[in-house]
Amino acid sequence: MPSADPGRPGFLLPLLLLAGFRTLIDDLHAELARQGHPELRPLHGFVLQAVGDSTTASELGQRLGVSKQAAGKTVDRLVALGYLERADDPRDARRKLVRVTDRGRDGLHRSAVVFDELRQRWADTLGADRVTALEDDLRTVTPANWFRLDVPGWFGG
Amino acid sequence: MPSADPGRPGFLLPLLLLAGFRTLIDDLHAELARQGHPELRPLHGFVLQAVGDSTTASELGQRLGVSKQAAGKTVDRLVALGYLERADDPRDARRKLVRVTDRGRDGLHRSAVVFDELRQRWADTLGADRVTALEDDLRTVTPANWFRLDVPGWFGG
DNA sequence: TACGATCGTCAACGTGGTTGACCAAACAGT
DNA sequence: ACTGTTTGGTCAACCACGTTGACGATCGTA
Repeated sequence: MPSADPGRPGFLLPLLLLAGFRTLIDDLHAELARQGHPELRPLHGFVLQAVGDSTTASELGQRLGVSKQAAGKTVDRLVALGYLERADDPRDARRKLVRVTDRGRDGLHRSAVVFDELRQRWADTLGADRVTALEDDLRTVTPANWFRLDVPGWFGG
Repeated sequence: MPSADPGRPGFLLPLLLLAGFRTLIDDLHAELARQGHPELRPLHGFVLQAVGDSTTASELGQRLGVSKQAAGKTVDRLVALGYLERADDPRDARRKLVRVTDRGRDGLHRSAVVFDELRQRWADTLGADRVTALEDDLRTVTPANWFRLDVPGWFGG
């Protein structure tokens, strides 16, 4: 029987986690916009990360946990924005390889730097040990290697 | 200068926060589906919470940080699902009051119970002190009274 | 009374997701 | 080598959620 502390209702936990996630992502994209990437949306960074060296739309869909059609559409938009490019696979005429462009790599690299800065800011505020403890605790209560990016459809859907 | 620990890259922090949020919400809705509320989406619980005693679509939109039109559409869907109902305001013919139905209150109550159970499960795993510390730390680094529910459009949009 | 602000709704659109259908290319079995 | 199955990409239709713009109807006030 969960003895619910009235001062610590359970519904606050997800709210705080979401708020933490959102402030980090908002701060990241505010900074990215300043550094020449104003069109990058939160989703895009995850997709770029998931492309890695080179993929196909189907493979990307599997990694992201969405259909190949959805992945293909997202690739289309990132191609239009100049962050991804398509190329033919010389060894399989069916496959269309998806690669990160120089602009994409620039955004990816800047994201990594800003994320490090933001984590450092948390460490300055809370103490480095609290941040690592927070990470360790979250790792404990969440499934490992978790990577499902269908957030819009998942939340609303 | 943020001295980035290679073992603790900054981008893990948002991923872990999102994973924590998502596992809580997924567990909640798996349980709610078992308890007779399979159509409830993650968004819906937040909306029901935001309605409170009685509101209007415009007011709801302000609380949720979305346009009145978006709020109105969401209310339409929750009315169709039987979680909300509309009524005329006897004192203002422009306003259409939005109220939570009995079914809505049932879902809300069950959600609160399940969230308490989930928080207790985290406390059993991590220790009660770590959970409260996690909450306190997140409260410190996030803006207070934060409540913006335009997640699908925000993330993808 | 007349004017401006507010509420709800309609319409059009963008983004992200889904399924189903389809063709072309690759693969595997006889 | 030919045939049958699987796979990759795309098109089409649809749904959920968000946006802005426009427009009547109603309320409050000058």
